[in-house]
Formats: sequence, C-alpha cells, structure tokens
Amino acid sequence: MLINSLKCRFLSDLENVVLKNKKIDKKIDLNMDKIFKSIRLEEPKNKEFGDLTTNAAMVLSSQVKKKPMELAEEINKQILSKWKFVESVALIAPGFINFNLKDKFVFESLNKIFSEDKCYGENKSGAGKRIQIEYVSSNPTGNLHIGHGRWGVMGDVLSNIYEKNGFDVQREYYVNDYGTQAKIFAECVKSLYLKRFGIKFSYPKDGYPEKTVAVVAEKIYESYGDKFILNKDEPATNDAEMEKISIDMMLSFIRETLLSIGVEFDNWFYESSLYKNDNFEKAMKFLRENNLVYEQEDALWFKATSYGDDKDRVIVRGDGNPTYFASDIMYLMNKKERGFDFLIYILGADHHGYISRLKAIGKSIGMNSDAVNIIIGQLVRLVEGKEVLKMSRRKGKGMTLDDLIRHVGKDAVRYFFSMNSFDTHMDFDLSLAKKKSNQNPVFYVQYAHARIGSIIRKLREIDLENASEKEISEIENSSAGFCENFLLNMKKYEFKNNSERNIAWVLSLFPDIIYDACKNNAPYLVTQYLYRLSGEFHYFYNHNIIISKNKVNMIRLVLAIATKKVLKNGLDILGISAPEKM
RNA sequence: GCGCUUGUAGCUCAGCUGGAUAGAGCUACGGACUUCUAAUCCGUAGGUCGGGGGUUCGAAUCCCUCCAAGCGCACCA
Repeated sequence: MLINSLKCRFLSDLENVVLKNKKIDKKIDLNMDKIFKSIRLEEPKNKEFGDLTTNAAMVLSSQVKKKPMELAEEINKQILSKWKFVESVALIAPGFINFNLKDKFVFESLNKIFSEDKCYGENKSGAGKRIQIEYVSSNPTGNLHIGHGRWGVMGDVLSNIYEKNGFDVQREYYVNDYGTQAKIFAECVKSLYLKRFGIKFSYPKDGYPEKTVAVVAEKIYESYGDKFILNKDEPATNDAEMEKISIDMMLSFIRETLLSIGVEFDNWFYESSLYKNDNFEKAMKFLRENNLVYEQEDALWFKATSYGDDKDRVIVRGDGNPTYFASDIMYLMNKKERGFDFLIYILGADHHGYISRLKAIGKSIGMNSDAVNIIIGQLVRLVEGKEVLKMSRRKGKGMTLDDLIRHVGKDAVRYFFSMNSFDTHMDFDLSLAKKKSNQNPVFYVQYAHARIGSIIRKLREIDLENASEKEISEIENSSAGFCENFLLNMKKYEFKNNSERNIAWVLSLFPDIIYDACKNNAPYLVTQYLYRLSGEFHYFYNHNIIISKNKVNMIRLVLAIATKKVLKNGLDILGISAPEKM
C-alpha cells in the first residue's frame, strides 16, 4: 500500500515532533487519538498541488498553540525533508503541506505489479479472521427482482474484497422455508399441480402470482408425475413433501439466476433447520435461564428494550407458534456458535427496522457490540421515463432480475450494481436499460483491457528491432527473470512525460483502494478506481505511441502491461470479464 | 406522529470521519482516424451543493430548523 503506509509512517514520525513540542510547553494537553483521526494524508483534489497533501499542520495548530505555517515548516524540516523519496515540498497558506514523490519511487512501486502479479492489490490486514456475509436471502416464494440483483452483486463483490484483505469469508443465503409464507406458496403450487390432473383445488386468495407458481408446478409435474397424488378422487397430496419440493424448486430457479451473474454462496442455510430436533426447546430454555424473556397475555416476549431495541418482541404467540423473531434469535445464536469473528448482514432499506433488534439479540446472547454489522442498502427504484413502476413480487409486477440480465448481460449488470454506494437510492430507468448496454461504462473499462491485448498481439505480428518475443512474453507473464531485473533496468525506463508518470501513479494506488474499500464497506471504490485507471490509460494511449515501425517503447509497454494486469485483477474482484478483444 | 436513508449540472451519480477554484459520465455543441482498436481522445457549454439559521481560520461536508422523496414502525414473514 502506498498512501496508507506513508500515512502510518507520517503519523508515527509526527508523534515525535509533537511530543518534542510538548516537552517545551508542558501545559499542552493532547488528545492524540483525536488528532490522528482528523489528520489526513491523501491525494489533493487538484492534481496541481502535487502527489500528496496533508492537513496535519492545521489540525495540530490549535492543539499545540502554534501558527499552522510555523508547524508546517517544522514538519517539513523534521519529517519530510528526511524522507529520501520526497522530491519537493510546498507549504501553502493557511497551512497545507503538499509534496511530490520522486519518479524513482513511483516507478519502484510498479515492481510489485509484476512480482505479485495476480495477488497484486491484496493485503493481510484480515489474516486469521473469519467473517460471514449474508445477503440476498430472498424468500423462495418467487423470482428475484431487480433489487435483489443489487444485493447479490454488492454482497459478492464485498466478499471478494474482504478475501483480498486476507479475511476468511463465508457467503451465506438464508432460506425462509418455514412458516406461513412457505405454506401459502406450497398451497398455490398444489392447486396448479392438481389442476394438471383435472382435480379442482381452490387457489389461495392471497396467493402468489400464478405466472410464477405455474412454472414451479409444471416443473414438479415434469419431474415427479403423479407422485404426490394420494387419492385421485380427493384433492389431496402429500403436503409436507410437496412443500419441501416446491420451495426447493423455486430455490433452484433463484440459484440459477444468481449463478448467471456469477453470484454463488458457500452455504444455504434453511430456516427450517433451526427447528429440527429439540433446537427450539433448547433455545427457549436458554432464554428463560438467562432471564431474557417474560410471559404476558399468553405470549412469550423477548426483552429487546433492555438491549437497545424500541420495543419488546413476541417470540412465541398465544397459540404456541413461534414468530419470525424466534427464528432471528436462533439463527444468530447459530451464527455465534459457528465462531465467526464478525458478521455482516446486507439488507434492503425496507429492513432497516432490523438493525436495533438484531443488535439487541447479539448483545443479549453475549456477542461483542461490533460483531454484528448491518449494512443497509437503499432500494432500487424502477422508472420508465417519469413514471415510477412498482416492483411488487406479491403481485408479480415489475421486471425480474432474469429479464434484466437478458437485456443487458452479466457484465453490465454487475458493473451497474457495483458502481454506487449502499446509500444511493438508485433509479433504474427501464427505457434506458437497452441503451445502457451501449452506454454502460463497463465497456469503457473493458475496452482499455482489450486495447492492451491488441497491442501485445500486434507486437507478435511484427519483427521487432529492439525486443525479442521472449522478452515480451516475460513481461506479460511476469517471469521471475523479468522481475529480478526490473529494478536494475530502471534507467531504461525513465518517465518521459506526465501521462507516463500519471498512469504509474494510479497503478500504484490499487492496493490502497482494496484496503479502503474493505475498511469502508465500499465496493464502489473499486469500480470507480477501474474507471479512473481506464480513463488514464485511454488518454495515455491517445497521446503516446507504443509501437512505431519496428520499435517498441519499452517503458510504455511495461506501463501498458501493468495496466492490463491491474485492470484484470480489479475486474476479477467485480466479477466482470476482461476481454482480450472487443 | 416517531425512526432510518437521501436531496449536488438537463439526466445518472462521486465528493460528506470539515480543507484549497465543488468533480465525473450521459445529453448538447465544436474538433481529432494515411500511424498500436474512434466502444477512444481533446475542447465548449452547463451549479445559489433543497431553503433558512448556527458552529470556525475555513462548511456541499458538522449542529438546529423547515421543505421534498424513498423506506420502516405487527402475537405478518
């Protein structure tokens, strides 16, 4: 990591300077944590200010009782001027410290792209930590709609990012196959299934859209024939078996849809498994023994308010049936038993009421307060022109995720859903959906990758005067020999202009991006970065000739290949293909 | 009524753990292919950062208030 490690170094150096000041004036009372938190070392918004900038002098001035500019001088003198890789420093009123890094330093950072190759960008900050990310978890009573696609993609990409940061990640889908909704769904299937045999059985009034159910019923008929018919004269089936098969069938459709955009899970956790054997009784016993529940009006209540929730919650109804909240409790207890260091739930904004109750459960069963992390993603709104379309699964309205994938393809779907932060209320314009396939910035990024592929192909076609095919292959494949000699050959590879240096600079930031994306649960940072890198490359490509006649400009070729590698690594994280040709 | 999220260019969005002249893309207009892919590049235009107050060296960013949008407030799942 470039910026993040420089920042660490800067802060530790800074501590010495500050402490020195403290020795001079003992009255100074410093809150170092607070200071360090608000000190930034980052790229300035405006590139003209240099490679990096820090607000340290301004942050410190009020604490140390010195003028910012004086502090800036001091910081420059005691820290930056001692850093050998700093090229120049500028102190700007009211106290900005801007500095540039030496070309050599920037160039050296490229070495990692080749030596680490497919691992470039990774770090070990999460080593030894097991986390679980749960996402989508859509009820298996209907097709996924567009919104689910967002969580599928975001969850998948976020999982990839955590893995790149060294975490051991489990991806989990929670299947609500227990309770009323599953039963209603099964009833619907049953009705249509029986109809297939000419047996009348009324379709539930508040049932699911027939269009969806019919597909499931038909598939069951195809696969099992009359297996579930108990008696042809009466509308009877083996209900329990039927329910299980119906849910599984629907789930297999969901799985297929997700698979078609590369979203896979390590574990499909069935809600019904929570009620197997005497799990439920054990859980209730645990709650009673720990004084977490009380009885009132025949129902069993969980003392959620004692742990930060707005109200207490019923977990066992008056009729003796458990509520959904009982499942939530048992599910979290189960997750705890599985021994994760922390959990992430990705939930749609329509579930934001869950935050306090899930945290309350976590607290009540003795989990660390930061072990249960809930990411709330704002909903996708489907619009057509100015009209807002309602996406209601219960009514079978709106565009399904399958439709969308068919329209724009896997890559565009993944790019589109990973380009915004969780907090963005996305408007998805249906009439733009098709256009998106041409306008989607995913092609901009992929095109950069393909262009470089084309350069390499070109090199193989011509007789090069100043490089052998073997040499080209060595660079492309990051051979051990090339990597060893990379830094020795530096003189050969001096930056000749800004665009060469800029692209090297952006390339060197990739590991920082992976780290920041993880720290902030912000997959879109990777997407944004790839767009930036592609833009930088397209500019570079248009302004620098890499191959002229029979000669290849080696530094430029190295930069191009390095770009290709980083684009590939980044696109892999997003789960988007990196084409050699377009 | 209470709560969560959001409001930035015509459109879709960055920037929000305070920093310098608020940035991209799309759209519009004007340029660049005898030279590695023009799915590209360059340029122009476009803004009272929802309104109003406050905090300070400094506010799109933090606080208060109002307005608007989405979502949620079950012995539903």
